[in-house]
Amino acid sequence: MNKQVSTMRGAGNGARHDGENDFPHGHAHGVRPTMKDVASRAGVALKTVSRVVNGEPGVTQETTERVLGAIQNLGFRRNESARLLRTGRTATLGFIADSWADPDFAAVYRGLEDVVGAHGYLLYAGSTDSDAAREERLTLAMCARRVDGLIVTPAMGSHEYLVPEIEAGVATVFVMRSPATAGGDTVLTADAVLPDERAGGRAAVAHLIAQGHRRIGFLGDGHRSRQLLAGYAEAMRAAGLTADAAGLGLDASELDKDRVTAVLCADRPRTEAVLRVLGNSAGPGRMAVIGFGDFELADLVSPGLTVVSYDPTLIGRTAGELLVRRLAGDRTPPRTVEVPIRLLARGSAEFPPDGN
Amino acid sequence: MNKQVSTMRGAGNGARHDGENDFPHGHAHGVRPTMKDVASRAGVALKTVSRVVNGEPGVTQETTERVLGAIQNLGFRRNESARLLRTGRTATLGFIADSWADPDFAAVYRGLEDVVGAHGYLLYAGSTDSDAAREERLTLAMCARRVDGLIVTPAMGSHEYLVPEIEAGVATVFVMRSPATAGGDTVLTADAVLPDERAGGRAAVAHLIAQGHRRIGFLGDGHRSRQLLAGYAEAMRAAGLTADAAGLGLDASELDKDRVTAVLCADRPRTEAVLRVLGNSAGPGRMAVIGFGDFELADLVSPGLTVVSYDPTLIGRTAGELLVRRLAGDRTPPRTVEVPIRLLARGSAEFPPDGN
DNA sequence: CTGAAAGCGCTTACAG
DNA sequence: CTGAAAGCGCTTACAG
Repeated sequence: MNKQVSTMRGAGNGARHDGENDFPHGHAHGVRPTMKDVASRAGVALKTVSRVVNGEPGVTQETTERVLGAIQNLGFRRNESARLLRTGRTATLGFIADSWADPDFAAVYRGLEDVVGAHGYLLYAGSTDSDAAREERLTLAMCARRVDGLIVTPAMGSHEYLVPEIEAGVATVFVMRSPATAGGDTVLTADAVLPDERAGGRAAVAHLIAQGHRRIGFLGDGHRSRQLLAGYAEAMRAAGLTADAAGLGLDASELDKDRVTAVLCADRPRTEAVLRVLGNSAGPGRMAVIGFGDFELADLVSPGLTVVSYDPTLIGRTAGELLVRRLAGDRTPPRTVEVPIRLLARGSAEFPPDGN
Repeated sequence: MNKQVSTMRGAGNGARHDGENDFPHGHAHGVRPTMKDVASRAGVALKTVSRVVNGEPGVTQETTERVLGAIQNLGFRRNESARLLRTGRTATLGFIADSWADPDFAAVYRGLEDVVGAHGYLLYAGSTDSDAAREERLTLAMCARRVDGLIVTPAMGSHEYLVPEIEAGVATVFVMRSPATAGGDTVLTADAVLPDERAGGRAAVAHLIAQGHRRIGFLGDGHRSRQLLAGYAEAMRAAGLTADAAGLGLDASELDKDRVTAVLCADRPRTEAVLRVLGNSAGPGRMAVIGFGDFELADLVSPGLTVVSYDPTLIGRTAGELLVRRLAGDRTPPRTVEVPIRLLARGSAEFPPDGN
């Protein structure tokens, strides 16, 4: 092992001769050796260290070993942030979620992480609690760090603030909702990946009708869930039923006021609210429930229900793939991908309207 | 509005006279104006732009306005990554979670985000699926980006790889588990925030005993959940009961083989498995269940159970506060904080052993 | 095969 | 009040 045999050409303080502890600070707290330190330790130029670290060709075996020895010795680890500054990218993406209390967003994150991690990206993440101001603050903070791309769950409100960022080259994909549904006045030219709500509404209502239900309520925000509502209306119309008479925009607390025998809930909180009302013995009694969005332990829940299920992890994966492709140079027009839904019976049996 | 009246001293290409579109690239795709661009646009030195951007004193109103005008005009946004490189910190923290499928980690993240976001930190996040190799890869990737701090859920295995990073100054706090419980051979001197498992085990078993149970099973990994197990054993001993006879390390599938009337489950997957077995009519029938860790909709679940509940968001908040304090210079010895637990009845009524 | 210089986009001393 | 130079830790051209 004859490393350290050649003369050291100390870069800063002139030549040094103590072989073992050349780096002035050792492993002292809070101090990181740099390539410059490695270079002076190994008695080579900065560029040579860079070559070794990057596995570039054209370095003698002996020099390589000397450099590697110095790296080992000093505990050097390249500062990626510095490298990336010079490179012009950050290999970083930002994910803006609604709320971590909603397991769907954790699932989207999982899908994202799988895909983009394999391509060397690290993810910033943050939640907005559906607050437009928080969304803007968080997103712009990520842009200020110069993320290469953004995965945004649009909160209600305008997304105008994103336009300069997108124009500056931040690849952006919306997930879970379209920014239009989120009340955006802007027409944003960005990709989007969302569940096929309309098909979900259609399938759910068709299922209830096939079971014999005629008065079917809809619990949801008519604007935010307008695609689901459109599907609901389509299925009702197709069966010759009128939707308006059946408790459109019902509230969970007034379920018994209307004479509906079944209800479609536009989101998980509303589904849970209905289940709690129905579970209460003083409540309106039996009723068929279909909820948009599956949930944990749904199969153990009583009373039973049907869910319009979609795969949030797939949404994350798809968004990740779209983004990676954009960052690799894909300049095709923006696309909206709707991931398929399916109906799933959960918990105890369903309740047909006439107890048959 | 007489901005742009003074002579422009173009930094690079000599003086320019076109007031409106001085920046050569305009808002072209993928190009960001820099401070240098702003400076030449406003006809001032780089340093003056820096002063205005940072709100430093000692700049004339007129100069300030000219600079602000140029900033507005070019759509300039400071590159935080570049600023932070010079500053020596990144204002970034990294969170390593087990799995996003476990809602606890989303809750920890929420708590973290609340606290550290208020201090200007952005969070990198990633999950390991309890795989030691993935944990190491992810953590070191974050360290290579020079995160200021790390919040780590230790997977099983050694955490030796963290020692140089901690020594280099990366503030580190473990959450949910102690690295020791995760099988680490290393004695790591870092903070930790975890649920008080021991108290949880004690309270759970004392509760069951008070209800009349004598044969109480334990479902869990004796190593990973050793604190919970210790609490279990303590409570059994205190009541003069022997733990070993009661099905220690039971498997959910063989619940009926033992003559236990109650069971303590060390984690959510095991709790759910037991509920599924008990929900099955061919199963062992009624049995009191206590699960470590609360879950969504637990109150709607049947059969009923009791949970040892703790607040994962509080764990996140506490870890965040600890970290922020460390980063502000706190050099006191590492601390382990155990957050309190409590027993909660969930779902339908509990089953005392003799049906009384 | 190896290295000295310039530069990524900012800030930190230091001069005028 | 304002600016020219050096530097954060790397890489990119270019020379020997």
